[in-house]
Amino acid sequence: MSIRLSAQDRRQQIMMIAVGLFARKGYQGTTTREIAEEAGVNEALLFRHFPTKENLYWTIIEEQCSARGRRLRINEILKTGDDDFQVFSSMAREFLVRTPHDTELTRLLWFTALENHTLSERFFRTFVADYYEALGDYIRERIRQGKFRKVDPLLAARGFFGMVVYHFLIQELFGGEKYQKSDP
Amino acid sequence: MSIRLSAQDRRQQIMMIAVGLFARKGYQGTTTREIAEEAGVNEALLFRHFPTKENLYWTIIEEQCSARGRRLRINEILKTGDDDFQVFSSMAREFLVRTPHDTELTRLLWFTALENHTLSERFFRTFVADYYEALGDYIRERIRQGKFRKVDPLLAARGFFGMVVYHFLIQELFGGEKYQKSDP
DNA sequence: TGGTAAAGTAAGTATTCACTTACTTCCGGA
DNA sequence: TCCGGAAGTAAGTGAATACTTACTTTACCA
Repeated sequence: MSIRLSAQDRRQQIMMIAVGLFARKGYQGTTTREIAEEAGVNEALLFRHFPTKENLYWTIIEEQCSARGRRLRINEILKTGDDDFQVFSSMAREFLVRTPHDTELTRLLWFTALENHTLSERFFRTFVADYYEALGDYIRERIRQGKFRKVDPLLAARGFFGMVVYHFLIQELFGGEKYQKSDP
Repeated sequence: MSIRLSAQDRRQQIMMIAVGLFARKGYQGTTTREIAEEAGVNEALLFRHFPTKENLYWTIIEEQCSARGRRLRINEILKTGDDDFQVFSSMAREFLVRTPHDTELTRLLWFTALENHTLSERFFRTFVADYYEALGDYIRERIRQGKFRKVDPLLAARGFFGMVVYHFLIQELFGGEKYQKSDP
């Protein structure tokens, strides 16, 4: 028998364990037995906290994604930064510097986007759409000021995030290359 | 009983069907029964052609990846192109314009990279490493000629492909936005 | 110091999965 | 025409999986 925890703590612990497993092996690749084992409890307990495996999965995505509360910082960066270089590199850092837990969550969301077509739009909104628009606005403004060449602002924003996200993926998938940034 | 095919044709047909399923649902998410059903044959026949499900999977990756023979075109582009804009947009096109079958294969490889850590390095080599180096060389040369600003050539190449690959992913995952390209 | 509700478990069940066995059908060539 | 071998199948098998049931243990408080 494992150490007795309150329902809430146990629930939270199971979710933490599950994020890791789902992130490493995907939804289909992870068994409820594994989750229970790694959490050190009986499988039946898992089903008292979450009615189905799928419910556990979506609960993780709901709770963890909304709990990230990182949304606000973009606008902050865009306002305080007067130097273009600083703005862009802060944005990149914002994306690349993450806790290990964030990394797990991101991997899980990639899996989800691949496995589940219907969720991918939501994934997109949660992750990048806001950044796009904010940075697009910034670029548009700078063009108006004549500081940037004339380009489609949203497209340029997408391009920039492309570089950054891609860099992140490469790091994530193909192992730890040195962390670096570049000037747009 | 399904239409009788030669062993080779049947094998090929099964592989085609399987690519589609694996690409849509991943390795774990696809059952041998589904593959057989969609191919219109008995499951047992599938196991006469491929000893295990895993073997079928790797065979697909081996054969389809090596059969792509698109490698040569990069150097071609880099040599014939005298105009920078043309060079970069040809490179982008090279990545983005694909047959539907290529698209399926790419999706399958993303799955593979996520599901199977050990394969991701190989995936990386097959897909992008050559492009990196070739474009990196090109950029290095142009810097030497004073035509480009001084930047790390490999990093710039990575950045450029970042934009392109990312664009491809967005298109692929989040549905058909308009196909467009941008000038670096 | 009980009594009780909640935390926890052992031992299932039905179903699905990858894979097998033992068989039938049919084409090509001698 | 007939037979050998290859293409194809029906009906399994054991293991694994998501989920259940019926039970035991323990913390807490009136």
